[in-house]
Amino acid sequence: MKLSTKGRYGVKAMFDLAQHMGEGPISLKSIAERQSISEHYLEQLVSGLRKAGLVKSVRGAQGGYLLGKEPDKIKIGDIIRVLEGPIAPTDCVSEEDPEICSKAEFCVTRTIWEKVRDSIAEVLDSITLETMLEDAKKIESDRSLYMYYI
Amino acid sequence: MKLSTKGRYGVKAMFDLAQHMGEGPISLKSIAERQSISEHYLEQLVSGLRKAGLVKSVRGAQGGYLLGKEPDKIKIGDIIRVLEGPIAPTDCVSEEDPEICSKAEFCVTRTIWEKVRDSIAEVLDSITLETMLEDAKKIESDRSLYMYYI
DNA sequence: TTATATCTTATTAAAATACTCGGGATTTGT
DNA sequence: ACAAATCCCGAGTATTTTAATAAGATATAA
Repeated sequence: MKLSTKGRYGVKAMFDLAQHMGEGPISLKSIAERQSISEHYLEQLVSGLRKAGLVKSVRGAQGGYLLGKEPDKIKIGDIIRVLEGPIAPTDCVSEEDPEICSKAEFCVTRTIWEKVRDSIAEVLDSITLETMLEDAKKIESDRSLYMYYI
Repeated sequence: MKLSTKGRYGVKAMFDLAQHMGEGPISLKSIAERQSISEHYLEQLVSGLRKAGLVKSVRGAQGGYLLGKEPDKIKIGDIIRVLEGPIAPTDCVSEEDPEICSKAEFCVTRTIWEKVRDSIAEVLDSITLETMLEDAKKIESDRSLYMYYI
């Protein structure tokens, strides 16, 4: 039940883009450095995000990437689905063409995995890049408040 | 974000044991046959469950396994944790000694994985083998009702 | 025209997964 | 006493997935 680096790096990279909105195209190199990710590896991930319309690219020198939509329109679930595939604790309850099993209609185990799938999806779809930006702002102000009282 | 066969087979096997309570020790061979699982592989999984006290074993001919506690005392989360390890979409939010990262206190990404972890744990800990037995009974009666009206 | 980027495909090392195999220990029934 | 059934344990292995790395083609700003 682990997320792979694809999903983790992807969310980090997207959040990085959100934090640098308005600064023009952001190069993978700078994202890779800030987030400590291999640039080449990140390239592969971002390729998928671009095809899904979650980022836009600008080629050439001074090029880079921009968010494909407003941050409040990009759910973490969208990012995870592009990079990790449909949410599916088991193949028989995959969000996308689940693997039909002959016992499916009376399989009690299956209903558990459905609930797990739905609870994961609900969390990931309730959080957007905008939410994350707000959280980051809040953490920042809490920190400075804390510093003040020391 | 997939469960491995360990978790899936383990839950299936435990549910099988629950369904055959009162019939004395149930052999791995019969469980493996009913659930279409390799017997040798199942042996390894059940070994862990036994060490965790979720099943009791009876050795020798006519031996087998019994539930280690009442079905309403065995949560699906208990089974999963024994077979798949602590619930942890990422190492930094593992239920058991999470891998501390220097940026943890102001990491916005981390809070997402915490929410995912908690929602998975909540689902898995809200379902017991007893719940599953009730569900199975309900499905069975719905099926016979359906048959009646045909 | 050169440096800076994105884009694309192929290869690979390491780890995890899902078994398989062989043999030993324990108990029951004959 | 013996054979059959069963749990118990450790090692080995094929396949798949993961996480990169590498190499080069394409596009654009300066």
